[in-house]
Amino acid sequence: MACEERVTFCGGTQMTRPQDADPATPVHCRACQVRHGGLCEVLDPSELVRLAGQARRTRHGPGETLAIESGEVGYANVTRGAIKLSRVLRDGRQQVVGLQFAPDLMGRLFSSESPLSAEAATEVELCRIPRSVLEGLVADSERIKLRLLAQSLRDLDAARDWMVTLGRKTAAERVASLLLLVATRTGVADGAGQLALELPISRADMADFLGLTLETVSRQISRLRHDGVIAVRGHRSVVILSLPALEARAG
Amino acid sequence: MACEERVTFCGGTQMTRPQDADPATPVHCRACQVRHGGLCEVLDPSELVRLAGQARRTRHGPGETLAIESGEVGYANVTRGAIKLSRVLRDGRQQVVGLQFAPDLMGRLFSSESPLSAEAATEVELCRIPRSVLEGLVADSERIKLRLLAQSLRDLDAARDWMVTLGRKTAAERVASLLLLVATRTGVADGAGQLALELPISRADMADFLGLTLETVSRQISRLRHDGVIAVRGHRSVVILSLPALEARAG
DNA sequence: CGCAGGTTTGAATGTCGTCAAACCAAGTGG
DNA sequence: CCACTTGGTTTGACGACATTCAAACCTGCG
Repeated sequence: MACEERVTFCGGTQMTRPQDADPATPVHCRACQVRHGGLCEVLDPSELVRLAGQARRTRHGPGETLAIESGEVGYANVTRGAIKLSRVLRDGRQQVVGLQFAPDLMGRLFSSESPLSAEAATEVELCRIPRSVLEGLVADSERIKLRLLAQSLRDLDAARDWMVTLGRKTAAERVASLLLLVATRTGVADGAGQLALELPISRADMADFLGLTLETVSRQISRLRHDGVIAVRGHRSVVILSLPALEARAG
Repeated sequence: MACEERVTFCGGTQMTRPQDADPATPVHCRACQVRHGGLCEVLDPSELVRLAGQARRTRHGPGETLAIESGEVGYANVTRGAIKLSRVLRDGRQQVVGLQFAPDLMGRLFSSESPLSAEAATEVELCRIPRSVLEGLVADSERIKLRLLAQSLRDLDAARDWMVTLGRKTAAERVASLLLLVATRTGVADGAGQLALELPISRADMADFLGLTLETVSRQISRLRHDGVIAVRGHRSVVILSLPALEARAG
């Protein structure tokens, strides 16, 4: 799966995709280790020109809050790293409602009814598109509307999938499900055909995503390690030793 | 809040909304006990004519499976009753991922990645729109695209809200949250200014929506009754005696 | 080296699930 | 009209799994 053809740009950075791929689907290029499929890829040259001067690339460190929902920014394309979307109860209990990886498109035209907070989980690069610019593009471009619709439907499916995890799975299954989710989005096959991944979030955030406590998350990870399903280096680096075993434990 | 102006039709049934209301927002008319805001309301006369011959109104009894995701039907407007969307794990564990009330718009153009099953919870009336017809309308109409986008964003917000309930609330809070949800969508104020509602689903389905067992749901309802927060007639009919108390218990 | 933050592990507690029985409401047939 | 049935609901006793509280332990970094 070489990285070639249909070269497009997002905020000045070159992005590519295989010629025969469906433009709506993100493509992971193993050669260059980048996933493609951002908003920029559905723009035609004239639209890209319009966007080029307006879109700004920004970088953010772990823990930094991103004011996506404020007036400042309309949408943002995640081009590197992972972002944590969460919602808090008045008494401080927190639930992470989504993780966004490259090349997800974040934010929305009409602000959310239930405000989310977005925070950089890792070192993050965004391609920010001011609300006014995007609204102009949306008015003109058919494909952008469909891209926005497709992204929100993808997010909806992901949210509903996770509802099953939160409502009906055991702690062990939830942790396995999270590892699989991260592996699917960011995992890379190493030499031995095993999947390696970097956890983008702390044990505490994992707990807030899984509806558990951080102690329970830690115990389940230890158990997977002791059972030989995964190997862990440091606290963030995981290698999936047996994908079938992990899938079996994910429910 | 009288029921007047902007009379439109959905599959032959008259629907109305107040003149000054935002067309994108559902409107509950206390006078006629119907919520307005379905797809038909964003159509202009010529589009309605196109739709009139194609859309079919159908009725379904409780428990009936609706083949929304199959090729048969593209979208459907719920015009009466409630529909239960659920997802099941291989071993049979079930999670209800959403309830759709009138005037929600169901289904989608591009089929869901994670297939849902839709089932009539109560006696239900649908206004079904064949996929081909809707695709034609979507190609032409700006407002329909925005309506589809708005509905999917509403569903996304609802799903994420519920993720907080599933991940971070206690059994008592979950049950209170469900009562408030149903009251918000279908509740009617009785004489004494109290909210009355009919539960559209059984204790078992409530449990599957809340990520609990039906016994736990039953216990929590009994507790709310004993504490004077709600009154129950039969098993399905609930009166909220103290809305503030219920809200306080919803977390 | 030593500190700080995050993580792992342990023991005790509690909430919710499981299993089981009683109960209720609505409908059927004698 | 009343037993009887049926499906759903309520209540109880018990147990398991996840949480809580607490201490020890890594890992990265100054």
